[in-house]
Amino acid sequence: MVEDPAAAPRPTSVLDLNAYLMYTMGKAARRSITERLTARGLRLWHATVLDLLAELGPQSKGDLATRLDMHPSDLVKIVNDLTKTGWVTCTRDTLDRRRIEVALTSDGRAALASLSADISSVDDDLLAPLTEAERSQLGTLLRRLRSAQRA
Amino acid sequence: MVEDPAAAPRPTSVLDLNAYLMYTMGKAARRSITERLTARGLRLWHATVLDLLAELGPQSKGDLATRLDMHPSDLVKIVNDLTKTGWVTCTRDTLDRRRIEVALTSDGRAALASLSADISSVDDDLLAPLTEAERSQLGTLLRRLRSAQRA
DNA sequence: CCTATTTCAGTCAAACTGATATGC
DNA sequence: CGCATATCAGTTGGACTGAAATAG
Repeated sequence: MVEDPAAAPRPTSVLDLNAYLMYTMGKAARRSITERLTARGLRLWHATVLDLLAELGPQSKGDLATRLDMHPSDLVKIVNDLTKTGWVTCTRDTLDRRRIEVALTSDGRAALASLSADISSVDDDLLAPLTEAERSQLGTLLRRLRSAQRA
Repeated sequence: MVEDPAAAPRPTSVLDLNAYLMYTMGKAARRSITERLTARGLRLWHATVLDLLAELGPQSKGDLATRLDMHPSDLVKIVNDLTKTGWVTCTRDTLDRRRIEVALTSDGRAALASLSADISSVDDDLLAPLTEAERSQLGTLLRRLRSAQRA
């Protein structure tokens, strides 16, 4: 087999890893998102929990934690915060009384709505160096990776 | 202007952002890297500092912090650690006595060498769902983003 | 008895803030 | 003086660990 001269060399250092690139770019991405959220008094996890509830409807704590790739113990704290601010409510499942269903309140929905107005500009900033075609290419690749990881 | 039906809709929620995708994938990437490093008694920042020194030669603390996208105050702690283990040495620049040059020792180089033997497998695991062509595509896009960010 | 879900208490590395000392 | 570099002390939010309580 002949070497492709354009192929990336096998990385021998952490800095050369594609994984490291993803980590650093993910760090920058988180910074952009967090910046936008804190301007509205939200933290990243709070926003993602609200968002997922808006998208899927009421969910158990365990399911929320799994889908958001966070530890159940951390989710408990976040939901406690959101309950205090009145953005979600918790009700025990009558069929399986171990499960606790978390649901958005109208206040929570309102908090989310004020976000969605300008949240997309985060992508605009972050992906500015790429063309439209490249952005969707990147999005496709990342989505492929994520769905493969879930499987 | 006519809408492209295949184009991704403008995200109105955090979870739909490409930035959020990059964040979550970056989180998974960091997990993979960290897992490999802790098996060798290294932390992520320790490894990246050693790595950068191996790649560029002796660097001032400020330059290291900038290139690794970390805060100067954090870098000081990391370099303190690495000095204690004898993997780097610090010498004050004679021309600009504010600057402190950090250099790899042979022990530090040895610590790195034992890493490079198997570090590339992190990429193999993380990017397993993608074809070879897609991997290099992803790498190219991420590198474009990074270099644009530096500019 | 064993498993699943939630909860609690605590640790840890990363990310950040602000102030200070020192040299240009 | 202003500015840059490095240092120090402390905080914050995120990621993780282990154990307990409760319910299927």
